[in-house]
Amino acid sequence: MHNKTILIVDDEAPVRDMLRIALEMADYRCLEAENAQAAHALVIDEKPDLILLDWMLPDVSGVELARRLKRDELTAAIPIIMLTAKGEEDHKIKGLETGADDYITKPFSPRELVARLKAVLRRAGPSTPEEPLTAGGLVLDPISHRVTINGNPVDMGPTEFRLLTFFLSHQERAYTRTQLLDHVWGGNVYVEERTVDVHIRRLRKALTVDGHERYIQTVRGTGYRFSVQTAERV
Amino acid sequence: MHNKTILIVDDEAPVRDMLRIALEMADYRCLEAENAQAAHALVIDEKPDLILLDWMLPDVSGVELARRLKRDELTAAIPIIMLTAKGEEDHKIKGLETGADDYITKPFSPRELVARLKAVLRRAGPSTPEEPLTAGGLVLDPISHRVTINGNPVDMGPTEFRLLTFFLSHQERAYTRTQLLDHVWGGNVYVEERTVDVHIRRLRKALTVDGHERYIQTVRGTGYRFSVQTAERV
DNA sequence: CACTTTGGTGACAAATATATGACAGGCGCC
DNA sequence: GGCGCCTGTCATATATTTGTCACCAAAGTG
Repeated sequence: MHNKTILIVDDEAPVRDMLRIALEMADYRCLEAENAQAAHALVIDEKPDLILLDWMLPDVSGVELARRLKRDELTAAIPIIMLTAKGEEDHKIKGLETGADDYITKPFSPRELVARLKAVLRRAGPSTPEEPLTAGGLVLDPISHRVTINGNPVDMGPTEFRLLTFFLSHQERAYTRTQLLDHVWGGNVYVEERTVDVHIRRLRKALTVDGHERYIQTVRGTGYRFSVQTAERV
Repeated sequence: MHNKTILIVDDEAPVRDMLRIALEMADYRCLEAENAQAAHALVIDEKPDLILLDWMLPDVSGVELARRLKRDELTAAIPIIMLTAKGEEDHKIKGLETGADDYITKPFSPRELVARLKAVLRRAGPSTPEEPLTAGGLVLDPISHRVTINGNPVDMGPTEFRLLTFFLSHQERAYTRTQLLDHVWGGNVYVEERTVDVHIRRLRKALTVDGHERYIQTVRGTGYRFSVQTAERV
């Protein structure tokens, strides 16, 4: 896996340069945005692993951008570090309230920056959940990377595993194929929507016991939904 | 659902060709305009889903066109991607400020174009309401895309689902068939008015419990109204 | 009551959407 | 290289949905 990508959002070019140099020294990949709109576009397109966000931005304030990002399910998981100037410290609490995961007061040393950043990244950690995910008799243990139904091991390919993981953490919710591609395949891949169907089928096949599969429902005209079928008509 | 329509606005024919080819490969429908005026006309007539707009145009600059489109309520919702040449990068910020949703710097690869475009379209995507809509014992949950009456699942086709969604958010109000076609089917479709009757019937059938349906009333000479029948005459 | 309008229904064929089986390329592993 | 497992795409089979009709019932009209 390549290095983490950090998105720098600041309107002052010298600050961006400084940040970029510090981060690239520490082997991070950097993206830069000068304003909230560009930042938003980059977040969607590039899915950075972390966002360094200046409190003050010319257009929308950084706070507002943070709030927006945290509200959007697609981007909510990305940690945000706020940059606030000395005098703005009062705001830091508010900054945290908006969903930022940490704040750094300017001026700061590159070392401090990198340290904080590492800490936040570590905390956000590998997004693999530690607890087993379950639904009905189905259990997916992220640690051992195993799936069982009523204790019987089930096996499937990597993609199906990721798909199932996603579904288990988002049960009862209908997703379009596009959304599934975004979440399970990861943003900018160019893959046919129909491909989702195929993997759904593979997953269904894997989850079939006694010729029955009680987990994935087709939502016609929309996509799919994962939920344990409560009752079955006979 | 048919494919998205993209409007290409560029004064250089070779560029337009290149774009069109790339887009048609990716199965988008393309419209082309050579100048701002033609573009504006096409936007009104065809309601493209996205506009690819060159920064430099012979008559009005692309920026100006974007600004105009974003100012008009009818067209404001259409995402715009700006094409800027290498040297014009300084302008990109300005481009975003005018209301463009993204920018691409020439030269770019077809893959990048399509990826960006998809991202923008996705972002613009339909915003589903988050809260369940209810009426009497009827509950429609937009998230799970499910309908229940007193807890019992109800099932219906996509059109009926949309129709019900519309009714639930506009209860107690009579709509003509034409209005329903506009709102539920979406403007520019040519569909017989009587078709509404049929879907109303289908929806009624789906909402029938114990031979009774208490939600949709016929407003003779006008159309239909959704409202929970409070009492039932015996 | 005879006659005119307007809405309700069941049947259909065409259009769409989804399920499935097959297949070829990519990749890691002997 | 040969082999086996994954993957993304297709082409094909199935399943649903949809827009229209023709025809019947109900509600107005005079």
